[in-house]
Amino acid sequence: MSAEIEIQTTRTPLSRERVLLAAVDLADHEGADALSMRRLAAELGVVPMALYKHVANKDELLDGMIDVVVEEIDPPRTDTDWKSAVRDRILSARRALLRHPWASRVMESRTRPTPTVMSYMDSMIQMFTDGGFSIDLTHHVMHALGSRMIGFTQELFNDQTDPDTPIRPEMLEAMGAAYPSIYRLWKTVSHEDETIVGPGCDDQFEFEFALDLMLDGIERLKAADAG
Amino acid sequence: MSAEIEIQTTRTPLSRERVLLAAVDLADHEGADALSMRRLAAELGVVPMALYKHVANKDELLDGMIDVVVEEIDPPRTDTDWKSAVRDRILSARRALLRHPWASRVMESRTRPTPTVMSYMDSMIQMFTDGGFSIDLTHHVMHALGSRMIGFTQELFNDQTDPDTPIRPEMLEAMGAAYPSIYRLWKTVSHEDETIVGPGCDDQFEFEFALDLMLDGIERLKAADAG
DNA sequence: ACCTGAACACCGTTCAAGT
DNA sequence: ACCTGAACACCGTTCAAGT
Repeated sequence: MSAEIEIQTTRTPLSRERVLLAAVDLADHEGADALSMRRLAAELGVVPMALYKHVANKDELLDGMIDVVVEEIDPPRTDTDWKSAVRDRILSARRALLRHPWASRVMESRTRPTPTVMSYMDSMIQMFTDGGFSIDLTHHVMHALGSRMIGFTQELFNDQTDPDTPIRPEMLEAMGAAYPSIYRLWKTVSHEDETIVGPGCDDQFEFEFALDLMLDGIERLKAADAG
Repeated sequence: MSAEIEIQTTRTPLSRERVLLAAVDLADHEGADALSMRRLAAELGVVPMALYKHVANKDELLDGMIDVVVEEIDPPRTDTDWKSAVRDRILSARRALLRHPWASRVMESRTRPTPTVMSYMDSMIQMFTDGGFSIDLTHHVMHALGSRMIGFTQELFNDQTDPDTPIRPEMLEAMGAAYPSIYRLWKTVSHEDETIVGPGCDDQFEFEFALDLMLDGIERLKAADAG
């Protein structure tokens, strides 16, 4: 009773959830680099040490932030075959990751999975075994999918070439001399989709291309395993 | 002439190469976290600011370190088909990465490829086009392989469960309750290869499994593309 | 002209002093 | 018992003063 009144009269008290959501919000808007304990405290109108009442240290904060993202991933569909269910869920994971651009980098920095991530992996394994996969094949398939399971692109560089800075012609010619194969590929690809200004690749297409390449291969392995 | 004598009489002067090799050595032995400009300077018996004569800043240092690793990857074999050549080269890249455990994490933190990395990608593209792939298919295949091209495992967590700390039975039972599918998978897998103590997975096997899954799929796409 | 010590503006976290 | 300001041990990098 008196607690409720206090919430209304004083500023909302800190809680682990409020700390995590503020951290996610800060990272969403200003990037992972802007996220420091001191900065987050300032954002919450609180002294830095106050955070340590709700998270043991920065690592635990980052783990909690990852959990927020992973919890946004849709649960498995149960009204379809394993392949569509896995595909849809991974695409849902990708959407969650795109909503929080810092998440993949932060996730890569973690060394141990949180319970939330473990649960996600657990249900992913179950999708395969429920779909008729042997334990052995499920094991290898989980390794093969790896971080793609949570929507990682695994591109070599997601450098997001700034669309504001146009490519200067002399740069292209220098590139053609130094990297003839990259140049030839770039020229062909950018000539194709005139819809897109500049040499942008269609990230969503490439993600699904790679995902389907894996899933088709996995389907074939399953058939071979059964036969 | 006099320069040569000077090298012998004074301590070896700094050079970009000496800085980079010392940085790689430091990261190899003490991990990427130990690598600070100040610590590296101390290791070289030099004042921190002396480093800035040879690298513009820490980002450039990290780029240079990545280059050292990428330059260790074998050139493409020319005496075999595209599939074996690509496979062998990626396995060579993986060996380079295993020699420098910090490299994958550092590489993930870079946003723009260095010329050395560009050259590697260029020659990788050429391996496909020389092997008879269309430009379009080469493009998609490069995206699909992604960071696996330089030997990345892309595991969700490469946590390297400390072999010194044995798994406690009560932990396993708790795990069985919370994550039944992971537990079942773990139990089956660890029971199989009695050769390995504990629940270790065979990283090399899983890497080649995933790589071959991709390469087989790619081969099939190529056949479909031609037909 | 070159080199470098001190300083700046940050970190995450500890700890003791204050309420 | 709780909270928090100051302090500690670091960062990467700037800059002015010294040779």
